[in-house]
Formats: sequence, C-alpha cells, structure tokens
Amino acid sequence: MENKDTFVKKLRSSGLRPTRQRIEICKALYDRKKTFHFTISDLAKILKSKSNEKISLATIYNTVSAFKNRNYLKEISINSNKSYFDTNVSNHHHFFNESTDELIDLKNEDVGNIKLKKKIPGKKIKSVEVLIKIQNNN
Amino acid sequence: MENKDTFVKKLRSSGLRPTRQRIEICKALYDRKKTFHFTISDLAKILKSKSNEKISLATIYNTVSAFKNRNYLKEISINSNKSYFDTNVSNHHHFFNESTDELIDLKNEDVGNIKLKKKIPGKKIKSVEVLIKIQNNN
DNA sequence: AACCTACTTTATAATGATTCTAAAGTAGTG
DNA sequence: CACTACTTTAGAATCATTATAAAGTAGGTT
Repeated sequence: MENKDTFVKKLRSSGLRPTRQRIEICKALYDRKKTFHFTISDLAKILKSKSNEKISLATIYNTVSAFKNRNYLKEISINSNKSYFDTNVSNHHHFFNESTDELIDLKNEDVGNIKLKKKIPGKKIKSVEVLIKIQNNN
Repeated sequence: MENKDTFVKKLRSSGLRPTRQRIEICKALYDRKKTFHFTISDLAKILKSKSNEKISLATIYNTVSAFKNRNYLKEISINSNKSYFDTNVSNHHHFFNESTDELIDLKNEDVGNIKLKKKIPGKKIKSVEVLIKIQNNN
C-alpha cells in the first residue's frame, strides 16, 4: 500500500517528473496487496479500464523502462515475444505457466541456494535467475 | 562430427524431407566440434557465407522450429528481442554475457543441484533453467 | 499570475523479429 | 515419366518496441 507521496518520490528518484499519467501508472503498479507480474499490454489494458486518463503506449514504455533502470521493476528472463516485468524486485525465482503465460513467484527457500562453482575471469555477475516452466495437466 | 546420413535421419524424424537447403542448415548447426549458440540472424549470416546456396529466412525459421519441436535444438530463456538456440539439448544452464550478447554453457556440476521444494497441484514441470547474467569488467 | 524553458505526452512512423501467403519448384512414389 | 504432396521463396503481414516531432505541462523565476 503506497500513497501519492511515495509515488512522487519514486518518480523523482527515477529522474522523471511526477505527471498525472505517471502517477496513474504508479497506482496501477504499486497500489496492490500482492506483487504484480505484467507485460506492457497487460498494463495498458488495466490503465485503460481503471483510469479516466488516456495514457499513450509511449508513456507507458517510457515509465516502465525508467523504473526498470532504477530497479523499481524487475524484468524476467523468458523466451517470449513480449517482455515480462515484476513489481517484486527482491532476489527470487519464478514458475512460468506455459499454458496460461502466467508468472508465479517462488520463495528463495523453495529453490534452495544456488551454489555457483565457476567464475569467469574479467566478468562480474549481474543476476542469477531460475525459471521453472510448467504446464497444466490435461 | 556428423555426416549426411545422420542429417537425413534428423530431418526425417522431424517430419521434414531432406532437401538441399535443410542439409546445408544441418551442416551449419551440427558439423562442429563444440556446441553452438545462435540466433536466426547468426545462422542466416553463416549460411550466406559458408554455403553456395541461397537459403531464405523462411526456410531457416521453418527448419529451426521443427528441430526445436523434435528436441534437436533447445531454445534458451532470455529476455531479448531475439530467440537464442543451443545445439546442446542436454539439461544444462548458461551464462549470458550482456556486454557481448553471448551465451556460455555451464556444466551441471558448476551450478549444483536445484532442489525444488514446492510443487503446484495440477501442473507438470517441463524444464528448470538457470541463467546467470554477467558483464565485462571495465 | 504571467513567463520561460526544459521535460512530457501523444499520435504516428519506423524498426526488427517472426509468421503468413501464394506461386513456382522438387522429392518420392508408382 | 507422371503425379501429388511437401518445399522454397520473395514479399506482405503482424506484433512488440523504439523513434520522431509537434503540441502540452511542470516548476522555477519574475
């Protein structure tokens, strides 16, 4: 549960002015009880229905991208034609249901610690992601 | 090191007739000492330079897709605008160098076993992929 | 409150990967 | 050799994402 002040801070610290449109985007993303997994078109659909503003795709892309760079959103690695984002930016892993294209958070204790025994000289590790693809039984 | 007979078998078992173009694609993919990571445009470039045939993009997409479905190629989960494939179809994980867009195979013993402690009722697990993103130090 | 300037929004165009289409070509069987 | 189903191909279509440039707005300054 976040309020408008928090959104303004999030935006300013991402180098963005708090505009009407961006505040609406913040509400859609962060004014939630659970973490939120989405694609840009999911978010656009939600904004269209929940908000009175018309917010252009360009603005949505622009804002999501700034939040991702500022680490207020996490992009999940999936070989999909679309990008998936997660409002939960802590280190954690995912199920991806290929039958429904839905992401599900895993708790770290559900995966166990990843013990990487190999290093590559001259490279630094940016992230470690585990993706478990599942399908509906049928 | 595989020969033409093997390629013909691969193609037939994928439901594809062995044509000149598809044999050329097989050579580019499997006539190698090391496993090969590629995007469609990588493969198209290689075919253009190594082979005398002109092979259309549509044929390359078609063949790669059939091999993927038949499990002769593995698609790697990366949030990129392009699809990445791997001729190594065994269970294994990857580094992805974000500075160069290159994939590097990890041996399973380099990652340790992934012990999944959570199941989802009514779903079956199709794959478990670990992706470690790295960047060049500079 | 009016003013100014840099940042924003927006519709639209551009790009790039992938898929589709339909006409011309080829493999494989009889 | 003939026939049919499968292929190849160039080009069009699609879809997500990025770029463009004109009109709008935030926020500081008078």
